Amino acid sequence: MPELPDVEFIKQRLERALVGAKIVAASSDGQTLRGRATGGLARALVGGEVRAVARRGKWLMVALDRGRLFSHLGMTGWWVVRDIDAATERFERARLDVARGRSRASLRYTDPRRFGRLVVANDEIAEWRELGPDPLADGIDVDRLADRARSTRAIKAVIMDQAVLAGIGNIIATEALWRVRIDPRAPARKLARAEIASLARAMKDEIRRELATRAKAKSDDWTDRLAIYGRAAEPCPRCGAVIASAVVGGRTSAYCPKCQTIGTRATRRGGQTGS
DNA sequence: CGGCATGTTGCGCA
DNA sequence: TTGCGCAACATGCC
Repeated sequence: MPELPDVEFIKQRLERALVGAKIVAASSDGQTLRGRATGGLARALVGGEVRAVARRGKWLMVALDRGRLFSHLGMTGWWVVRDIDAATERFERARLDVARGRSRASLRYTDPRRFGRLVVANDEIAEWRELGPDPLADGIDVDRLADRARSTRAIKAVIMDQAVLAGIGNIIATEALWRVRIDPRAPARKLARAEIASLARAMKDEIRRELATRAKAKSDDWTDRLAIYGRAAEPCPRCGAVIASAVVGGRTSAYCPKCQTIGTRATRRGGQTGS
């Protein structure tokens, strides 16, 4: 599930469970632990105390009094908090056992597909450092985005570039572009500044909407109501045309060929859309 | 069985 | 230099 709202949700969960806690045990299956970790999770983390948990885009960072743990959820990664003696989770790849005062807890990292990453480092890793501004934490600077959009690249590829905006994934990009009627394949440079501005707003709105869904949910299995993501061949909720699908920047992109044409078939003046 | 998947990275090529 | 297509990663699910 992990896009920005999911990672933010997990960040808050880790923050509640970890800040001020001491790591008393840590382990991983090794396959998930890549990057600069050489001594394994345990050697690097046990004995450390958690100062803070941060998120930037889809990356999480657990800052300890010594060193840091970076976590990326990939496609199917997730963290849950369990009792210290709880059974191993299905697809559990790593765990952190912590103590805070007299209470104990065990954080389990699950990831069936193993695309996620856990990296221990002393300083910020390049993947974290090179991320662009976070739409939720930093907002979206329309001037900067418009500047990055002076390109022939498809607009969808631009907003999903983690160095342009950190945390926009396929779902948010697909939904936001549909909201503001911009064709995901549109060369970014074809968009007017006002269109970039409305896209920025739509992305923030979608992030907040999805975050609210998570905050309200009783358990981890909520369902986002999405307008067109994953709905190719269904009718467009806005105009009823059949939703199409294209591959943009290597990712499947649902779009409405009739009402989502800004940047590819938008007209000059008069507000008519081509058909 | 085949096809698809919310992400990232690297390579070859135009 | 820029950007694109494609494959790979490892596995579940429909």
